[in-house]
Amino acid sequence: MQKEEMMSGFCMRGGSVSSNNSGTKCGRWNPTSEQVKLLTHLFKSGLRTPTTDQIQNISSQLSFYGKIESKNVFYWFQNHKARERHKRRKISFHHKDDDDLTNIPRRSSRNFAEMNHVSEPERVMETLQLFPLNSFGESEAEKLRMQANDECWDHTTVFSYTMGEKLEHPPLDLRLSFM
Amino acid sequence: MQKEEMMSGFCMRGGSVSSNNSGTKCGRWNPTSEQVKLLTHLFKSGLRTPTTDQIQNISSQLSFYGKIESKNVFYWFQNHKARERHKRRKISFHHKDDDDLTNIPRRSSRNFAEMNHVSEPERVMETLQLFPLNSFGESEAEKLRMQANDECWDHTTVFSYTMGEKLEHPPLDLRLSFM
DNA sequence: CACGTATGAATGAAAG
DNA sequence: CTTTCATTCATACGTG
Repeated sequence: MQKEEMMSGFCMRGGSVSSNNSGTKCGRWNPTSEQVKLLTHLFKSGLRTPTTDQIQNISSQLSFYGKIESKNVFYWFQNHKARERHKRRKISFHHKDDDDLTNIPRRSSRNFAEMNHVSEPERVMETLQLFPLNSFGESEAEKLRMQANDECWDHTTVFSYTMGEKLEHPPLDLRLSFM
Repeated sequence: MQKEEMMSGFCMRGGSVSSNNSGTKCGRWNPTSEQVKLLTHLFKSGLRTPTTDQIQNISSQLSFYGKIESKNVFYWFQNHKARERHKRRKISFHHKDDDDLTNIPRRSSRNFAEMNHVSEPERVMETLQLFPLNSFGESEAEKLRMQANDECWDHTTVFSYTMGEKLEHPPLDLRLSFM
């Protein structure tokens, strides 16, 4: 009953939707499995906070598989990273009744936001962040190192990865167009 | 369909596991009536967005009545709050018919945050979300105020509530263990 | 047993 | 970055 007026809002912008193969109603971006696959792949390879350039590039590449905007990529990484970390911290996900007291002496919780305590062990990632997307056209000697990936491509193929083996779509490389 | 879950480790569908409320149900959490009762009670008393500590504490307490994880509590509150609000949201003022589809001003900078985000005019007076809950162990002078509850306990009994009157189970207080 | 509804789970989008 | 809001997907469950 209370479900009828839910659509009374706006949503549906443009209404030009429904055309995507994903059958996305519209409103918010609904990534296709290919898009997710690629994004996940990038994430797993270490990319966590893509730069504006990277975002645009990725977005462009992903647009091949469906409608997408830069902000979608931006948000995706933010969310993915945040949730990954959240889980890692076992804050509120998985784990049944914890008797385990991994709880660090955190204060009253919720506001550990601004504590830049951690000396960010992710310096490693920093290197990877520039990865890319803006300098492999010529130098393929970048020493990007995977951190803990079950899948490590050879560095020479990093951005030449075509996903052809995972996607049924035509090869689409992530190589930057150049700049 | 368009949404394949990749990371959900335990989905286990197809199982007509018929909800044995004591756990071992791999599908989704199915709260027992006692759990729901307590959760609802907490909600009615003003708790909207429990902190991590609260979530864990509540989860631990609820585990007495059946299998439960922290994330279940987390989701419960998220959903309950959202749906409560959604129901109450129909009383907002009318909106124009034109759904502005204009978006994506597309700026090439990282500040997607400042993209044109609808300046949503309707923000129903949200209930207090900063319900104390983190300092009643010693200070019972917290100024928690119920806003519109049909049931308001005295603040001194807030977390000493045992539910003995509503549940047939042994008293179980939610008093935070302390921190 | 089909179907509508209630609600757990997930995640895109944003706010802080 | 962390946390919250909104929307959607998936499913348990009641009903006719």
